[in-house]
Amino acid sequence: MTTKSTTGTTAARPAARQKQSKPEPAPARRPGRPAGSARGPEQRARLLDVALTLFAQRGILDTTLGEIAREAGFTPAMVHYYFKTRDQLLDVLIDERFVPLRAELGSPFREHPDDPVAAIAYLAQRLIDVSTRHPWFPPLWVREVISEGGLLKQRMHERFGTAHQRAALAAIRKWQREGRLDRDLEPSLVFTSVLGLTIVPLAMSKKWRNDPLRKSLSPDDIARHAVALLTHGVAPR
Amino acid sequence: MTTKSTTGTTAARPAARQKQSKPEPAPARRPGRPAGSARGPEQRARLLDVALTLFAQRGILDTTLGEIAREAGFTPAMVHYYFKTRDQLLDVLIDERFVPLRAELGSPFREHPDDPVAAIAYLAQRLIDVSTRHPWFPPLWVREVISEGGLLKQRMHERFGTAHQRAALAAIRKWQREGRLDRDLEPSLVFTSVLGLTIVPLAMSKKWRNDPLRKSLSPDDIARHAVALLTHGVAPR
Amino acid sequence: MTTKSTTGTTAARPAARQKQSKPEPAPARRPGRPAGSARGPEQRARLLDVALTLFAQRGILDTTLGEIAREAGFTPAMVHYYFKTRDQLLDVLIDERFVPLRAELGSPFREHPDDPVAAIAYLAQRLIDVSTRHPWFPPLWVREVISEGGLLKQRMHERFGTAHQRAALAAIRKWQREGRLDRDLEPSLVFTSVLGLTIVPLAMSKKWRNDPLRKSLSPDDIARHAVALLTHGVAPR
Amino acid sequence: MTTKSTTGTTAARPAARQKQSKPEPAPARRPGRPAGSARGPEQRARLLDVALTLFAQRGILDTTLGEIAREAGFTPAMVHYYFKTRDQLLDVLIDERFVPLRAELGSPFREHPDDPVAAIAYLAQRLIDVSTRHPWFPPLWVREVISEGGLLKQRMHERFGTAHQRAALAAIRKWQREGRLDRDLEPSLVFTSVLGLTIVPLAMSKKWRNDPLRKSLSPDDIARHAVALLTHGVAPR
DNA sequence: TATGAATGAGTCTTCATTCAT
DNA sequence: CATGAATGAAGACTCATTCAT
Repeated sequence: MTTKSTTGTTAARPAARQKQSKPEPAPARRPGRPAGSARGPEQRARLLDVALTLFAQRGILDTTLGEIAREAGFTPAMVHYYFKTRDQLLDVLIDERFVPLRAELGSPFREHPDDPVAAIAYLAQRLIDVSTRHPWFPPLWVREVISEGGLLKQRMHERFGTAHQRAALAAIRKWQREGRLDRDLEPSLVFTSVLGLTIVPLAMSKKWRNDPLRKSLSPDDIARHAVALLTHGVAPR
Repeated sequence: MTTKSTTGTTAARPAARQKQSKPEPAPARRPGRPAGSARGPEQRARLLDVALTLFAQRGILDTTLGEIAREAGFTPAMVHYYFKTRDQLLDVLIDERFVPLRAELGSPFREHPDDPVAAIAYLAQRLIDVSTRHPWFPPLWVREVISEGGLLKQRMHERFGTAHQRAALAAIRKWQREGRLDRDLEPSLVFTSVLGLTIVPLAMSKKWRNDPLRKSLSPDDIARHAVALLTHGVAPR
Repeated sequence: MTTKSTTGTTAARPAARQKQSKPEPAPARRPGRPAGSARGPEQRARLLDVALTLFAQRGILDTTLGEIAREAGFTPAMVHYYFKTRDQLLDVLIDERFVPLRAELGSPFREHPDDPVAAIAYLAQRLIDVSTRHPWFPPLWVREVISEGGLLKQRMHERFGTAHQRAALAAIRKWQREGRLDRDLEPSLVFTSVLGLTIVPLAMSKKWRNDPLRKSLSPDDIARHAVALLTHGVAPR
Repeated sequence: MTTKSTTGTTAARPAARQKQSKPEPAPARRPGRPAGSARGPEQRARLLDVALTLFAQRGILDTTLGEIAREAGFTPAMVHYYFKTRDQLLDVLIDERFVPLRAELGSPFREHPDDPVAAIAYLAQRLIDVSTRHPWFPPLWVREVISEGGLLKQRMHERFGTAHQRAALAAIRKWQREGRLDRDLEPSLVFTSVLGLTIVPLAMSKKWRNDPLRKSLSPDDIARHAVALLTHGVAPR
């Protein structure tokens, strides 16, 4: 019953597994010499940038090396030339793009030891700032870190231990004991909550560009909303 | 080599695109007559369940029909017998699993017209309750609704219009005007925030089972934390 | 060069191998009791008719048992019930449809021993008459007898030996010697020629229904043209 | 059984739908480096040749890419390397093989404006000449142009309009009015008749090689017969 | 550096056929 | 009689990877 009723519209929707025909055909930069006449390392960097963007857009598993190559104006074979295998491309991406981004985030909890509410609000703001500079960050985080089986989660743990996390947890617990943070909060969920209030709307904001109700939302709006909610919840002051 | 080789660890990790060799080998129900002698509709339902679980675990695009079949103890051809194509399987899944789940969520904003804070807290609670009954919901939402290019977002819109959303938005704006909700909140982000505070930690909780810092988190803990944060933020009361 | 220019229009044309989406969905006679309440032998006859029609339309190899079943209002399993295998269906088809048709053609050469021109003209006329009664004949002959690898040719030979052919050949040679037939004719090509002048246009006439230049051609027109050509060629009398 | 079983002979004949086990096993050029060290364009041309031959032998729909590959000494994936899809292979085939052949045929009616009988005889002769140079032409024409649902007919029309046909028709009508062609002829059937008298026997001639009655027929015999029949019919002069 | 050529493995899908009911 | 369920074998197509030049 419910089953067959859907058949009619099936053809119109993007296929479930067959890649939906590349959203932007792009000016078809043909292989050969990429735009800039720069060579060597610049080429490599360009490939990393394109890979990161596509990974964020389509997911790591769902992006082929061929798509990366085409989008960057290379032959697929060149991708292998620079990054022996698909896996190594991912390794390099983490080392050269994720690690630096992580550094940009700093350690708000350590920087604002006396004002936990400010520290948390600041973390939210920084996440949004960093995401503005690196638009691939929110979608990639949602897909490859939050999602079960995400390919980044495991690798991230290998790079960064749990030391940082433990320190943050200890700080939050201490603040709670001192009565400077709500005691109903679950310390281990605070960081996740800040991410949920910032990265999630940012990850959706590209889709929202076609949504009349939300097309005008700016990163600042998201920041203001998150900070308001984090500092005093939804109730009026 | 130039690629800043991290070869050492590469081999040990699951390949980037080649499906990681099935996380749980499962008791390898071999094809033939599935355990129960049940036939017809039960088989179909079983396939739907397995598909939903795998889609949640690995993503829709990254789950092959063969994996679904194997996990359910069928031949791949049987999946086609019950659901002509991959796309139709997804259609059926939406009709028979997503739509009912959606109904379970109800309309908290309409049910608590006089107490917006309670309405929002209640929504959080319900999301967690529903997710407990349907563990596939959080990961699937994160991957296929939040993520760019997620396959559910579009299909959901086709089923449920924007009417519900518009009503919620109107209610929030009205409450703000009446001074019953904080005016710094962005109405269009309220729902997303509740999702970010509930679905995101729930989606990660499976991974957390191996995380000594968070393995003991229960859905109730997540609910309590989310409600606390939503009702009065991180500051102590 | 020439290659890529074709890409644009590809999607619009029927796929090269994937069956072009069944031309006439038909009122979808659902399985169960076929239209007439008749049973047993009638069912079998109906399947044969449908098979013959579809074989003529799409070719034998390119018609699936499922298509035959659907078109006849049966389940695919029923086709196997009546004709154990695909091959046997074909055997039966030859025995019960082709052999009788062959009988209808008679032996014009033997019937008009004294007037070779009339015999040949009569053969043409009969081919057209028989084809009108059995519209599946021309397309099936073209596809499965003329075409290299056609599935009927071999089987026909098994049923009907070469005796008939030899007799016709002998008659023609004799007539040539007697000066009653043109000596430039190749005896072994006479029968083929008559077929080429009748069966070929008949096989195309279905397609011609959409052709403004030829939509009005009737079997009589084809007969008149063939007889004229056979009796005195294209030159005016 | 009820099916008037002809089981006895069934097993010996090639299966009806399962491709008959390759007629000519061929020297089984095994994949690897094809004989000649030729590369690139030559390989492509070789694939086109093999495809054309097999399409002519077995029909377009009934030839798998795997068969083409094997016959040419390639892996199936290579066929996709040179011609993205099955459809494109066909497009290329038309552009690079059919269009040139068409050019070889010329426009006999325009070249012999004063002698219609000669024009028609000449057309027959040319069809036979061209077919001798391109043996794939007759069988392919029979299968894919004459036959209902043939894949070439439609594509041909897209390339060549109906202009040529209309001109030929006009010429024939004019000749009839001038009393230079028999008035009983159906103008729109003249071209078809010439094809029927040439292409049909040519398409069958490969089969005839095993036919004691016709094995000695040469293209010249076919041409002489067709010309005789076209110019003055079967009656003696 | 760069790339065209080549391929093995895998993915979706179709289909003739079988079988228990 | 009839059919739903089930499957093995095949076919088109994709993709990461390799390699000779």
